[in-house]
Amino acid sequence: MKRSIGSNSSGNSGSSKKSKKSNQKTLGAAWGAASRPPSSSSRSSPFSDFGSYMEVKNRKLQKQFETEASSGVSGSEKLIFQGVSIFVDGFTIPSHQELRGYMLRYGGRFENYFSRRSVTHIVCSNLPDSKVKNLRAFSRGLPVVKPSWIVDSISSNRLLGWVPYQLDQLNDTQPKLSAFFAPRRLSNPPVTSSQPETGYSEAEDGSSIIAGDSEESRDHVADEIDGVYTEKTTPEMTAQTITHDLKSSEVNADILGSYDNDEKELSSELQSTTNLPSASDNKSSHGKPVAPAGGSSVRRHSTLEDPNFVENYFKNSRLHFIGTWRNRYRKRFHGSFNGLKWADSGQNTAENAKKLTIIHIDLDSFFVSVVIRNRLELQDKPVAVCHSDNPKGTAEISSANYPARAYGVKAGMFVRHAKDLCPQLVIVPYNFQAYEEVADQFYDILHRHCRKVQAVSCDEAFLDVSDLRDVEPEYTASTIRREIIETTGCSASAGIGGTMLMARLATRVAKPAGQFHISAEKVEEFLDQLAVGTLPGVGSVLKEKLEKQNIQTCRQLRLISKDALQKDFGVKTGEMLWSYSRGLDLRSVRAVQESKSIGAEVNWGVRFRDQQDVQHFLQCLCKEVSLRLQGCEMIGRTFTLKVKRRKKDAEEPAKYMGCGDCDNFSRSITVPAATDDVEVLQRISKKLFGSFCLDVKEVRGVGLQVSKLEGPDPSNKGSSKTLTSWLNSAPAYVQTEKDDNVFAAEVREIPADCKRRDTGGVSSLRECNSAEPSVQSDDTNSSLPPMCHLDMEVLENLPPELLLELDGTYGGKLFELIEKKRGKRKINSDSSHVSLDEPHVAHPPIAREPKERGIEMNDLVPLSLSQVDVSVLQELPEELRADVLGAFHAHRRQQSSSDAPMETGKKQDKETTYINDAENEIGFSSSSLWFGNPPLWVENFKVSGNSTLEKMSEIYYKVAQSRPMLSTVLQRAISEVGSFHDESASDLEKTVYDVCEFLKEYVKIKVEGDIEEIYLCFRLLRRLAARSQLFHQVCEIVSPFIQALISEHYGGSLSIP
DNA sequence: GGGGTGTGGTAGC
DNA sequence: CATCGCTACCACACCCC
Repeated sequence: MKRSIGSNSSGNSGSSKKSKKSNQKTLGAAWGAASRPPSSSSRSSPFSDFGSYMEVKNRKLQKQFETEASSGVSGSEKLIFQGVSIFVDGFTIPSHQELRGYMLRYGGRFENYFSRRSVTHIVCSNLPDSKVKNLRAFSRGLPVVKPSWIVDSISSNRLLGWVPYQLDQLNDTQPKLSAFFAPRRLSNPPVTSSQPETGYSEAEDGSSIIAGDSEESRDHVADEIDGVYTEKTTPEMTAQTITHDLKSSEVNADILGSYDNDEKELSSELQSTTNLPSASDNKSSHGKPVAPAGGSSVRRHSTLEDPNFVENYFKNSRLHFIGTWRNRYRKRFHGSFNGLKWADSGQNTAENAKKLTIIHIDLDSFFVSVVIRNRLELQDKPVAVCHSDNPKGTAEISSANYPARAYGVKAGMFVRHAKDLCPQLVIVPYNFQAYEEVADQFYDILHRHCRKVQAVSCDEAFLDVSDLRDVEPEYTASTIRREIIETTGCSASAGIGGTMLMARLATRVAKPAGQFHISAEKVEEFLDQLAVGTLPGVGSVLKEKLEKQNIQTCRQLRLISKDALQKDFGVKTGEMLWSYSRGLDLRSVRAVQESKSIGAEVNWGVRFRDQQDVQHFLQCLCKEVSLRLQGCEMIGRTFTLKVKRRKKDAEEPAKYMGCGDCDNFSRSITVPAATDDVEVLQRISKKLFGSFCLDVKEVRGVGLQVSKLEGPDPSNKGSSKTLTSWLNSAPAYVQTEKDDNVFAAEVREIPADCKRRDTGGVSSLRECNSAEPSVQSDDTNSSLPPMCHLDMEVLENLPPELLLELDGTYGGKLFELIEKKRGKRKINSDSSHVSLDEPHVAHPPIAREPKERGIEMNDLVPLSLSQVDVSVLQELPEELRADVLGAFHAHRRQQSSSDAPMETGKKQDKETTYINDAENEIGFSSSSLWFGNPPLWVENFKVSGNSTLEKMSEIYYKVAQSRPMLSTVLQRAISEVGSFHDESASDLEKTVYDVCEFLKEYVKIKVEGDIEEIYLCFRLLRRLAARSQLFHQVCEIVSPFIQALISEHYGGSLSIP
């Protein structure tokens, strides 16, 4: 299972090469997809029958959906989950992926990570009692419902009340919030027309592989296509067989037409098992309409072609799966096992190390075994797991079974190389969901037999069985191995020894499907001939170094003194080599610890044309990281950005879309306040990226990692500003410009006076005390106020990276000051509310606007938000809550005073509930640029000195005051387009830029809750574009942005006639 | 010697 | 047509005070 290093022919094997470590992450199926309650993991699951029923029902629904979609039924009734954002906990039927698909299709959202900010409902099937308690704390008042709520709502084509679907076990604690969760529907059909054909299937495509409906269902489909029920049923199939048959009897073959995923998987399996030549037309072969232009059916392989590249990427990445597995494990077993409280945790001291017995257990060729676990006919054939069967391809073999290994096929090898070695090699696709399930079964068994289990990986663990003195470890090991194969269909191997080291080395001998015990007396003999490269911790680099010293075996290694080793290889490494070569290992079996860093990286398919591509990518990456942080309920202070750049003379990588030979760069900053806020991450990562001053076309990989993690401190809420102070804060676009400015090399075209605003935050801060409103001051380095004049509240509410910058301006002394003052405050008051006080200094009109954790509004929050915000509200400190509610009311007044002269014919719904209004309000207020009355942009544009921007400001006052919507402004702009002055080329550029930012902000705000408005603006913009060069350019730039955002949120794109 | 950052190696498939 | 080269941790070198 080890990754073979340097098996690629291309450039990884050099010196700087190995670092494949960047961070990536997707909204990643892999994280949320995991945890499944132990009770449902066995084959005797009580859900078998129910599951088959649901399966059929789901398929019918899907079929129904496809039919309706293709017959042009307008989508409005379908957005039944508008405002609903679910988080799925544990194993469910339908699966996570299916539920996700439903939410996407019917207007809801699916969160891969739990966050009270964004989740409105927790969905779960059933829980063991032990978990109910956790969930109570976990859900914090959110409704916990059964998946049938989703399915039945779809059947009824409306959002059903969730109350009858509450999880029984939690009934008594369910909040009585029904009023807030009452079914809501858009009063009018949204104008988007193209969701099913385009974006959706694309999005779905990405998840299909994982979703990979458990292989049982795929087999099932295969059977159906054949029209024959083959004897796939193996003797060991039990409950699954029954399920299988039930399914078969109810599913009609014609449903297959709508089963893109299954078909794809199917044909790839058929292909692999029969070695047919590649059937590239597998989709159309069943008459499935191929998506029209824009081509969702086109596979997209790089950041250039797929706006959702990041998200989709991780869903299909094996390394991502492996890399994030521990987080899922941690989550699943959190609190269930008192792992951390093992009496004697900690290092073994010489004394207590005396009599340990450790078992190391490892599933054999995990990725392959799981996929073929129920396919007897493949067991003896050479089989490998790979994304592609193309015998000329550069897809990597992820895992090869033993027959394949006999041909030299190894993990990490290109498929073409593997096929050269073994032409009859059968390639099977990944099935990440099955890996998750088998890993869960595996750990259920281990935990049943042993209290001290240390998870190494999804398929590998250490057990400390020293306490089981009455039982021979061989017996324990063989019992466990037998249960594993009976339960999972996969074989396991076990090594037994007196240390973790020896147990692990023993497993190597034991594989495959065996076990081996290295007794204390045999240790030396065993190690004598052992190659140094075999020792854990000795990789290819260290091995090379050792071999250069002519050290190949542990016996040779033992001849070197500890001092010499430490001198040559470092203190720790030297010590490790010295000990391991003697079979000594003081580590002890311990529970998985809290993670110290969280990050995500992508080093495949990364290709950028320009700054905009980079921006978009970073945005996605940050979103991913932010969600991962939230998923772990962590916030962090140190942010490290890693970038890979093609080496100067590196040729095109051998691997398709690979990163090839690269130089690596990394840079980090640490800020005083921990955060998980996606916007802060974005600003920081953009800044860091800019600091590399790279040619973006040469970038081949990007990763963002967050460390110095803290648990979310509930008192942090106190440090957020009150809403009132937000109202006075500045337009985001000032910051945006600043952000862009860091790409000095890339944005030269931005006029100097525009860039200058970059320092606006600093200068305005400086000017707090002088009440000087200007942000245009040229020189930030002159006339800094003494630090003691800075207002601490203001400082603490600055975005971390601005603080950092300011700190730099003060020669690094600022942080010290803050720390000091903070410390004092802590002493003076043990209340966490200190920072809730109103700022002592009012924010100047154009103070930099901090985006705060603690204010529970950001772009990630689905506008469904009524629910979220209700729960959030309940948690807010009294004053803040009053603030928020005050704003709601203000907005309501504003809304109701306007008559919504919208051309869509959509009337402002007088019946809308209070919550609906509140929802709008939050959406509206979530960006400063569009916040306030008038919105801040109006004032900004008014004083911009730019005639076009000023004109727009004027228009606002003329027509939009009563209805502050962009569409109102654009509509008027069309009739007044003649009065927009032509601008010089350089002004034009800047103006285009400003207008784009202003539009983007708006779209971000509206995308979740008011797609009609976006549609309307889009159309108006197009009309403007036909009349104005400036708007033409704006339209060019903003359109892809809008479409990407729409696609991200709804899985489709806006179709504008 | 304590802290920071940047770089690299290793493990799992 | 291709394909999904991650993630977290640790150690070390070198810088600062």
